[in-house]
Amino acid sequence: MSKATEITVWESVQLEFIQKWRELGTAWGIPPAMAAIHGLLLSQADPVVTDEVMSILSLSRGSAHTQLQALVEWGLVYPVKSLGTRQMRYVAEKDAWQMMSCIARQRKKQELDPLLALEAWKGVRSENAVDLDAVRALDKTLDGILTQARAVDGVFERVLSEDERWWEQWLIRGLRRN
Amino acid sequence: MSKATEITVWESVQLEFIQKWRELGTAWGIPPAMAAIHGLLLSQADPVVTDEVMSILSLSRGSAHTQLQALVEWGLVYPVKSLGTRQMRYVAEKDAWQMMSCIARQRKKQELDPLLALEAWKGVRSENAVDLDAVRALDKTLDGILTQARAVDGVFERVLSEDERWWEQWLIRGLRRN
DNA sequence: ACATAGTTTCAATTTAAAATGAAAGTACTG
DNA sequence: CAGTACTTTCATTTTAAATTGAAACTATGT
Repeated sequence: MSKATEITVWESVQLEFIQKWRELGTAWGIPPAMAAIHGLLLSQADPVVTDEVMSILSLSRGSAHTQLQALVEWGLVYPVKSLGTRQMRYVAEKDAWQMMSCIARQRKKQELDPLLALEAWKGVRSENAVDLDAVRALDKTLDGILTQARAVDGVFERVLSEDERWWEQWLIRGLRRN
Repeated sequence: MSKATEITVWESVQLEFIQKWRELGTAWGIPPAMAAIHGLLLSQADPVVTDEVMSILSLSRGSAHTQLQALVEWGLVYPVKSLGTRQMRYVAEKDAWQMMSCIARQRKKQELDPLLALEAWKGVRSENAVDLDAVRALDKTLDGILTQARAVDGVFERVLSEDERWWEQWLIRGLRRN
């Protein structure tokens, strides 16, 4: 197999992967461009420059920039300052556990925290001393939800705060039992 | 406090809750109408009819119908056939643990299963005996991700399959430790 | 089997999210 | 302190998702 053929084979595998990753991203509620860039960087060993992202994925500069920023923000991608040029390069975190932590952290922030914020809303009523059957029933339902949310939050906090990966073993053990 | 005042107070609390729930839904990637209907049913003790949903939330019949179906599909809402009329009524599951299971199940289906499906894609290459450094590197990254995904999947399966709530206690214990 | 009350579907529209691209901003380089 | 090389921003456009509403459909009672 010639060098040129190798490149073609690899590129087709890579583009296929990026496509899969983009579709996956959609299912996860992640903007297509962001998922595609992440797919590109995940499948690429060495750092990549904005213009490469743009040309490989046919994205505008604005979109490439914004989504790269978001990926860095999430901690899924590291910006690397290359010496001699002020051009920024980007590499993806390849470690699966690390990746998952970033995503979990993000989701906690976006989904769990707003739910926990309902606590405050419920609190407003005890001040105003609203006392009706229907309101009490709603508050009871809400209590159940909040208790559960706090429990899940506790697990997230614990799992995400440890530098240790004690839970990695725990998860894998859980898997075996099935 | 007169009966009429009570109703007004309750209604304003309820509408406020529905609004909060709709916003929360948005953060969770749930269509606003679906979240609003769920909020209405969650805060309503007794079954509700499609036309009530429509008028209280100012939704079209089509939307109300489709989203109610989706909620039933998810298991978050039960359809109740009332005797004497063929009109369908709907009640929400109020138990927090039950609710969470439904949502978790849905997410597993939408997010985790597609990820696990990458296994098959990776398999294609061993058949075609593609052997390049770059491909091998990608497959290694992918292996890490898949291992992790399988572990998470195992936990989901286990938690969701038990009728027992052994993990309820476990979660709450986890919370206390923080 | 006709009328009525309710349900379901779906092409067309609306609304919200994401992408574009050009202009403005910033930092390095001689 | 230009001049260039790259980055950032943001008003506009595009695209995708959700909603509408009216027509088709189905079950039920007389």
